[in-house]
Amino acid sequence: MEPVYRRLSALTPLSYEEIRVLGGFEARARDHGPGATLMTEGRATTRPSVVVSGWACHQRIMPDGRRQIFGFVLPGDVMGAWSGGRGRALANTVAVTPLSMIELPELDHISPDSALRTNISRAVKLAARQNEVFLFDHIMRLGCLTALERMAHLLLELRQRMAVVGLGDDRRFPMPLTQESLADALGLSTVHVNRTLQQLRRERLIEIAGGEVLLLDADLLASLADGTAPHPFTS
Amino acid sequence: MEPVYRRLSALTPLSYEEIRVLGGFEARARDHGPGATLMTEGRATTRPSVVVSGWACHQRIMPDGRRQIFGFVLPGDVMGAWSGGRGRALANTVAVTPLSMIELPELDHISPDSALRTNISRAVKLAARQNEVFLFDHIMRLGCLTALERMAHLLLELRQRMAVVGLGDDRRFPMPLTQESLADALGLSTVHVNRTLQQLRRERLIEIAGGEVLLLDADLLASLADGTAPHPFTS
DNA sequence: CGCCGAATTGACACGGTTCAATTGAGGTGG
DNA sequence: CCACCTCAATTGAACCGTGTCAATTCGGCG
Repeated sequence: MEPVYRRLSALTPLSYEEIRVLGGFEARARDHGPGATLMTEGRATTRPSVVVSGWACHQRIMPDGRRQIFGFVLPGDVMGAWSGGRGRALANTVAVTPLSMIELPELDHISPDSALRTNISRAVKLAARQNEVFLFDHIMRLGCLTALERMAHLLLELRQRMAVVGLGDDRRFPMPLTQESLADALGLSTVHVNRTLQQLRRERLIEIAGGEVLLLDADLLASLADGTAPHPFTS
Repeated sequence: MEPVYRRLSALTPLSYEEIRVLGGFEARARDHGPGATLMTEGRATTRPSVVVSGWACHQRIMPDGRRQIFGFVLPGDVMGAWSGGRGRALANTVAVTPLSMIELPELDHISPDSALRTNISRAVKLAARQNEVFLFDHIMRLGCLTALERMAHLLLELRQRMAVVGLGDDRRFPMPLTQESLADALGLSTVHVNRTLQQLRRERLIEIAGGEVLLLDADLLASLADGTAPHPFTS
């Protein structure tokens, strides 16, 4: 649950009492295996959920099999936080790894003047806004950047997000994505993702081992994708 | 003002009385020339505005000059409708043509139980959601589609949106964008946009003349970008 | 008529894709 | 503990969609 506390309190200050209440929800956690569909495109969204552990991604698949990944869902992230509150999901959300998540309580079920209610509601709104920031950055990657720049840019975003929830630091973080997933996110072929990663390794910018990424020179990486460097977390 | 009425009432039913009130705002319309910045990235958004006439686009420019257009703002569209309500603009909004827009009234200035207030508030929320739909479609274009498919896909989106506000029909609509703008939106070079348009003309799928696009065979165009065909307007 | 931005064209270079193997690593059953 | 299986990562070579550069033409407007 640690990532959940960290992530939510990065969005809005949470009191010890609220954290305690949230902790109570852990019992309701639902587990899913890799590949499980957590949300289906076109379906009305249920109440927002928070990921406790594991990664997921938002994606669409075209009839001919081409896949586009719109973004990744990391531990602590709020799913189903979209603009204008509830609505229909714009993409499928699929677990990438084994994943555990909890549904946030229906706001109507919390007393209206409870601090928890306002804080959860605010956190969900801010999460929605950040999802939009990620979408914009993603469009920059796809529309403006070269393969090398896209990869550097995405790695920096993931590092930043993982660090916020305490699952990584300035230099390293766990990265369970296959090169195929990276390819479908970055609009590249798997083969080219492979070669791009090799180039980053050859130039001593990153290392990959044991499901972890190590950023050897984050500054250089940033300058690769500079001017579009992932936005720091602000609300 | 016609496009504004059409667009808003496509989002939420408006009574005659409400349309009358909105009409009163026309006097407050603000005009801008092509290239004028309507909203600056990072700046706190002001109250939402509605475009009465003219086109704009959301864009970011990288230090080296590369430009990415995230989407276009058409007559009747609501600007500053983003997830989680107000916040900082995620991109610059720049007028593409001469443009006239009106700020929507501050919600606090309308009596809380007025139907106008709830309807405007709902319309803004739904507009925010649709903006997100457009963003997702845009990502599909950039990440998954070839040049020809991207162009077809975008033209279909624009046709649809222009038709909703009564500025076009199933076959034709005014299109003030330069090929350079199209290129920066679609992640292509100007030269290639030119060749792509030529190919569409050669294959008798479209015609362009007098600042208007004529879709000769929308079905074929749709099948070009199929499976990702622009989503119809739903809320 | 003459100007200027936009559209168009041609030749060429290159980033990225495709196809088809091959290698490597984690997990399972005997 | 090893053989085996499977999926992910890696490699090479050929191909092609787009980009780049540099003119040239077109079209609207003063």
